Amino acid sequence: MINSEIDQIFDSFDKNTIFKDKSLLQSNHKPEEILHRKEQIKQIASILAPILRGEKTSNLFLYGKTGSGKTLSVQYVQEQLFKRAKENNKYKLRIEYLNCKLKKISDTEYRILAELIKKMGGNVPDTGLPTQTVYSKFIEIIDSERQLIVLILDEIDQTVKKISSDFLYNLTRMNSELSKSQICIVGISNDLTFLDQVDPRVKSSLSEEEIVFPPYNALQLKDILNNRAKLAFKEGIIEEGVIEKCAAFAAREHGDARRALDLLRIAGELTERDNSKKIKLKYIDEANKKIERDKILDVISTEPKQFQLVLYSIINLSEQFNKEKKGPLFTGDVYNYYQDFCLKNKTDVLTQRRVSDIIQEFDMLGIINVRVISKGRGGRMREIKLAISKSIIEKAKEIIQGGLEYI
DNA sequence: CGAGATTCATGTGAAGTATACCTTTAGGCTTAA
DNA sequence: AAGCCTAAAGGTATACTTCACATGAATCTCGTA
Repeated sequence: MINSEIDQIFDSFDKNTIFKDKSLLQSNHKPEEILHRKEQIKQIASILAPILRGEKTSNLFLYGKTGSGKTLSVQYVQEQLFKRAKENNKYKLRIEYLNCKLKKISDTEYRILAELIKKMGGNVPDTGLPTQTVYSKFIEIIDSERQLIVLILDEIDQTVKKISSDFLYNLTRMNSELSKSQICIVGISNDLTFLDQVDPRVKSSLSEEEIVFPPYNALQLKDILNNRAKLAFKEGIIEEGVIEKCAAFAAREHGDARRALDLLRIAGELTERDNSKKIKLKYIDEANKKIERDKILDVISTEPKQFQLVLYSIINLSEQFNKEKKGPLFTGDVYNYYQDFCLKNKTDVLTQRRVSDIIQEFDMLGIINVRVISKGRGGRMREIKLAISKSIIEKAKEIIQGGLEYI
């Protein structure tokens, strides 16, 4: 009986599918034609062109919010370069792309280098080696044969915020330690003010060239969406105004094209699940919520246990405070609650110092909002507010509870 | 009454500790000549 | 004797703790009007 139900689900999935080719809407899809980014692509190409003659190029820096086509454009140029380089392969060309924001990687200089080495075919242990050794190993691998290397470091602003800019300084200086090879760095940053915080020495050598990617406006987003939707969905399946709404939503989010495509794809998936024949406007709203929720929940669920405990304390306390109409939450309240909670769970209790840092990290993640205030003689503390909506909070609680034996 | 000192409760930086893991090295054992 | 394995020694990164000092405005204190 269960089987027949499952069959039914599969059947309706089979019949009713509204996608022609869903992969076109997935965020890792590379379209053949990149709309509204011709200018930037041309610039990148002209800056990187000397590579084809085996010359070192200027370091390059790309600015622009998420989903403004930076990564796509670079990768496009990268492919073209490879194509050309194959034809006249006088020099070996390697282009490595690394997204520094990925979890596990972004935390430390060590991990980034380790990841780079792994990409270059080397191998380093997760821990135990001196950073300097890892660094030399990296140089060794690069310098093992005559080659040109382009390192594309996506979202390095995240990294530099966590580590110091020494890391970048080392990278920019690397050329002087290489004898056979040459290296060229393409940095990508979401934060326009990023370079202002960086050491001037690094700044001058890293951003020899800069290209700004302005956000897409609603019209451009519409273009892009239309272009992909044509191929991704079956015909006549999209209701009037759906594309426009997607574009509008994404335009509000600083013109994030990736977001726009995600919206459309998830709206499609929701439609499919609903056995509906057309993608209606309401699905976009739902998709929007779902994206937001999934993003946050994903972050929360991958957070270490102690972080989850702290977050759980914050959630519970702020619910309690809301009910009792007490004012905002402060560090002390959270810590006390957390302490009790840990004791009940027979978990180790971290010091206030550490919890203070954890709270700060949650602020960085955007899960809570934090403000340091001084209450005069009442002391100085952080005022803590949850920055996520109620439905997400409920889910988050479930996730955290799931990972605990005792609540 | 008002300027400066005090005070509170925590922020924050620096240094130290525990743990997990890595490489190197030396000693012991096995193996092949 | 050469080769291999193992365990100890010596080293690092990371997450956390400990210690100590920094903050910043409400409140207190005390000299002055």
